[in-house]
Amino acid sequence: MVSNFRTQRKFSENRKRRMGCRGSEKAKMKCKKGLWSPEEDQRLKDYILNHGYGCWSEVPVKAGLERNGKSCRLRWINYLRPGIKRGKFSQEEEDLAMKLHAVLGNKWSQIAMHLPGRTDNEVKNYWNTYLKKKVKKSEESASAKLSDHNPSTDSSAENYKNKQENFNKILLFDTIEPAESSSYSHGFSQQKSWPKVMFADWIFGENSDGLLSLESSDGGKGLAWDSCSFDSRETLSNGDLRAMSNQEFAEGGSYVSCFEPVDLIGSDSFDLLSFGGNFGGFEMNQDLMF
DNA sequence: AACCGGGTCAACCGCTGGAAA
DNA sequence: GTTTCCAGCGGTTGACCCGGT
Repeated sequence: MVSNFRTQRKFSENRKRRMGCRGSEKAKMKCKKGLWSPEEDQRLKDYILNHGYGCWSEVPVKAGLERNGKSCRLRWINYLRPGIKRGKFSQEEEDLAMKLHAVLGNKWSQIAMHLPGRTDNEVKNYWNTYLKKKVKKSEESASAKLSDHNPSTDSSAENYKNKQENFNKILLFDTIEPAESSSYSHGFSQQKSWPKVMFADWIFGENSDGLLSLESSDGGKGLAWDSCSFDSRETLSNGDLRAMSNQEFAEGGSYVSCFEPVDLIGSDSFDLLSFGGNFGGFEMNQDLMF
């Protein structure tokens, strides 16, 4: 699923990054630890929005931060990245997190992928501080009930297993199957399906009219995708998406760092339609996460 | 007001796997 | 084949907060 996509994408992007990263001067600077100050946050945010993160170990040097790259990466991913949802989990998120945990176990990053705007760290913390207890409680009450029942007629263990299997099916296959002959399949043959959910911050900026548009946040540093815009209430039609897909993704902008389709399919244009086979049912409100 | 204990969550640590040198 | 470097992941820690006594 998404993890495959990420992994595959990662390889090529890392290759490029490492070429430029390896052997570079490593300033042996003192590394500050502990909480980030607002000034540090601003510096990191400004730097990444303007330059992308490239090689994380170079980010603190170039951004003028007394932190190590790992710390910068974590701060960006867990706190500064656009689209981060903060605050209490909704009932839906909570239910989903519990179901996912029942299936995936402590695979926080995978669980977080299904909870748009939530980070693995946040999911993990939420689980450890709240959901774990909730689940334990419900298990205790369930086992108490079970002891009152005839196990031959009502097997909770069996039900739980069935629920897990059903959920697995939903989790693994309720995604969009890629078109067989898609350009996407180039080099990614093991990729089975695609999630319907996309993050707005992967692809969208927002213009002054409140319309979502395909443009980079850094004023269009080489991202040639600024020619079509949508009202966020719209359902994207195939035509809209083809218009999007036909924009060529050039490198150099900050969004390339978040979502690097160039590496996915070589130098060809990024074809969303081919990804999904049928993106016409893509609901801006439901399937695009802000 | 002071102390204590539990809860929360941001950040660190250590490990793994992949790629380049 | 080995070493080095990197990103990413899950586990753990510790500072801070807050309610109870």
